[in-house]
Amino acid sequence: MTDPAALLRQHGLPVTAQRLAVLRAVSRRPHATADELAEEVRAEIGAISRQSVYDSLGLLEEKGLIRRIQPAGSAALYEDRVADNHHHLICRTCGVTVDVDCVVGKAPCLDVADHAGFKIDEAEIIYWGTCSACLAKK
Amino acid sequence: MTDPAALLRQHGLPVTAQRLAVLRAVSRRPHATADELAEEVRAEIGAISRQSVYDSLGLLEEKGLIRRIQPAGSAALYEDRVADNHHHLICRTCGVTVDVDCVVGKAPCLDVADHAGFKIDEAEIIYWGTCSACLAKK
DNA sequence: ATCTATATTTTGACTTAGTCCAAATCTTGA
DNA sequence: TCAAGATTTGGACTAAGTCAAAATATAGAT
Repeated sequence: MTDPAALLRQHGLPVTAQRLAVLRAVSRRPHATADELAEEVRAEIGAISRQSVYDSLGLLEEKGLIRRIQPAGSAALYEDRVADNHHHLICRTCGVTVDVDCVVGKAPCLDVADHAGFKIDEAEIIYWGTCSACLAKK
Repeated sequence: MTDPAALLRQHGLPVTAQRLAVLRAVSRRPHATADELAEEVRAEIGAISRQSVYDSLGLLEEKGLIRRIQPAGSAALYEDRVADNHHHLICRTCGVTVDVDCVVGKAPCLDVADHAGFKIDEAEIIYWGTCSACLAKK
């Protein structure tokens, strides 16, 4: 059911070794950059071009199988936790990124007082701070 | 009081034509990129190097005189509205960026169920959607 | 008003993250 | 097994931003 190859087929995507490996890499290392994922994939299947990594990530994101976050000051990060509405907490010092559940309920953050005529489809929240390890080091 | 030159001095920064012009440019064009601000400054004082634009913006941000936001898929944007806690609403189609006030009160968004030991200092929220103009065009 | 020490600005090379394109290769359905 | 179409590769290219050294401007003291 959650067989990666089946997942790809379900979304009308031809199954390739690269896509499978990228999907697994994202699953294995949540919040990794495209470059880190490329390394991860190479460790598994030997080689992959940078372009394929970007193509796969882009496609998987488009199909909703993975999610991309782009924190200020770092490259885009990818994760495969897509079912729920969660946000991120990033350490300003070491960059470590952790998931945090949404405070207000299901899809809460979409309430805005004055939405200026926009049709809002997503509220992206990044909490910035210092992680416990970096707090301790000071 | 809100004289830009005085503002700079208050923060221990030598006053230069470049910094003044950058500060005014940010004020005149909220949510502009560094490049756009450079153009704006050139229109006012004739010339400025790209590096100076970045230096000034960085310094002004550090001193809390301006704020930087870095939406996914675009260069960093700058604004001089720093006193309050407000967020941003960005059109996926045309990129237009507007301010939205914080829904929950003063500095609300800092409440997180499980902060994982982090000391959180900022909640950055970007609402993504489609602006009324782009909605109309479809 | 001038000088000097210090800070800023400029210039130009460089880096990082990502995109574009054409040729080669692989998938899938017949 | 084959053909058509999609994907992957390789290499050049772009955008946004940073680094470092030389030239210039600022501010406080004389």
